[in-house]
Amino acid sequence: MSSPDNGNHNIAATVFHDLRRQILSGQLAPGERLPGERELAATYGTNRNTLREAVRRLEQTRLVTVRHGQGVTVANYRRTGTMDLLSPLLEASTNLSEVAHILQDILPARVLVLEFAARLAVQRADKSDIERLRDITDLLVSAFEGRDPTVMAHGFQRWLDALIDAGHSVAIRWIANPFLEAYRDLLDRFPVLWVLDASFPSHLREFLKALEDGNEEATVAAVRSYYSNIDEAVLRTLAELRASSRT
Amino acid sequence: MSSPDNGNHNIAATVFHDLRRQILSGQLAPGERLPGERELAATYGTNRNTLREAVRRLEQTRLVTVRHGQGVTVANYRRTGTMDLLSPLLEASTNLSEVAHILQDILPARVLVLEFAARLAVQRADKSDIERLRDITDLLVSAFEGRDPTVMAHGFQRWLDALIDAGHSVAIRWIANPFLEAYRDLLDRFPVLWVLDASFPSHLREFLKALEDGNEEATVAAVRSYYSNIDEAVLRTLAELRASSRT
DNA sequence: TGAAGACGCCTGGTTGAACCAATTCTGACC
DNA sequence: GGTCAGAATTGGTTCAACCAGGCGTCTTCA
Repeated sequence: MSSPDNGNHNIAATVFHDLRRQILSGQLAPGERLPGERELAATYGTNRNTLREAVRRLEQTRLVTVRHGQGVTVANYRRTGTMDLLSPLLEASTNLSEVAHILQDILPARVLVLEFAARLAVQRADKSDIERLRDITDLLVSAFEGRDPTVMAHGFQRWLDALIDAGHSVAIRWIANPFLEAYRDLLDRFPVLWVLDASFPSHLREFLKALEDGNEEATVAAVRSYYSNIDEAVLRTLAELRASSRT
Repeated sequence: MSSPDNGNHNIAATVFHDLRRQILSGQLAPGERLPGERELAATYGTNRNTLREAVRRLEQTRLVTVRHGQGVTVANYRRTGTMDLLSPLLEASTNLSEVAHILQDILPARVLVLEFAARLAVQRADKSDIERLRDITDLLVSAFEGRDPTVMAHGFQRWLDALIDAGHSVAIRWIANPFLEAYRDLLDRFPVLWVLDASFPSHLREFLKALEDGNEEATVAAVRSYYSNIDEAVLRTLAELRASSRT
């Protein structure tokens, strides 16, 4: 079990990712016991210290529990986990059906988070926040008209970042981070999910205007309506992909 | 620098908690560089391997970044962190003012999470979920009338757990977990924040009835009104504590 | 015969030393 | 003054030994 895997030149990290994938994909079920550290180290062709780093990282992410004298057991992470597991879980999902099932739960929560972020932004954004959002909006709109997907994808990440920053709240930043991370990773993996209809520029403009006017309800409504549309399109695209992959 | 600290008989965990506290309390500022592993190990009176476990756990929680050849630097966790840091951050806060400032941001988000959980519960709860909530409600109401704070605190944790479970959503569970953890730790530290007015039983009953009726808006409204009240009372109590501690 | 305790074997926890590898600093050299 | 080789520093990996918790077994004794 060599594991050339990714370009990561870090043995402990490689082992960690491999074990995490095995757990999140169900190959290692909750309650199941992992081999001992000595055996695992031999399996991965490394030594105990390096392997222990990987296991402790698993423990830190609540994927396993380690007890002196008893060994390492896979934790019931669906109950005890946190959103940090979102991106890895999507990454470990082997088929579109699983991804769709997870997204059905996640996307409404994401809308809620972004609504909350928008509300905070209206209340707390200063001039530089709004200016930053306006710059990114201009960039996104021109990229949209020029059909430049790379600039758009990158720009949209920046737009979300700017929205979160405008809330000036550690809480919303910490809540949003796992969503943003999962969103980025998911688009890297399934670029087809990058769904945008012709209303994209007008929605961005509408949001910006509501924010500048300090109209809280209009700002929140703009975010809600836009992302609800996006999410429906994403789920619809996923359903089509699943249908076509079965043929 | 011994560190008898908590009852944890685990050197790496002890060092991890100590460094985490130093970072979250601001003693170690973002961008600052930590001493080398060899030096840190000597400082804590342990060896490099054990100390490395502590540092890797810090890295896993995004509190530091580690780069080969460059050392360990404190990360800008306010920007890159996740809600996992909430409870440790509150724990590291040395004065009530900091706690109050954090809670002002967190509590509205918590209400939102619980509203979302309530909405999911209405849509997805089965008979056993409702029965479980009813049992806990009965227990809580009788404990309230009997003024039994221990039973109440424990029971209320169970009530929140049951509400989350009734949503049958991994997403809401993962989102809620850091809140529940922080809530529990905070009440352990500041029992005075355990604020309940006389309307507590009726609010619980009202929520349960709306849930049983499948009335989504009424259920969400019950959660919102109750927790908005609670949160106002908590912030008010905190403000009073700060005022009295300054005299 | 049955229960109590000693032992052995599993497990993770800790240690110290040595070496590999990435980065940066230093100073000689051109 | 700029360049580059190499030393110094830092994390990355390996090894081998021992400490310590948990559990089953096997002996011993009542």
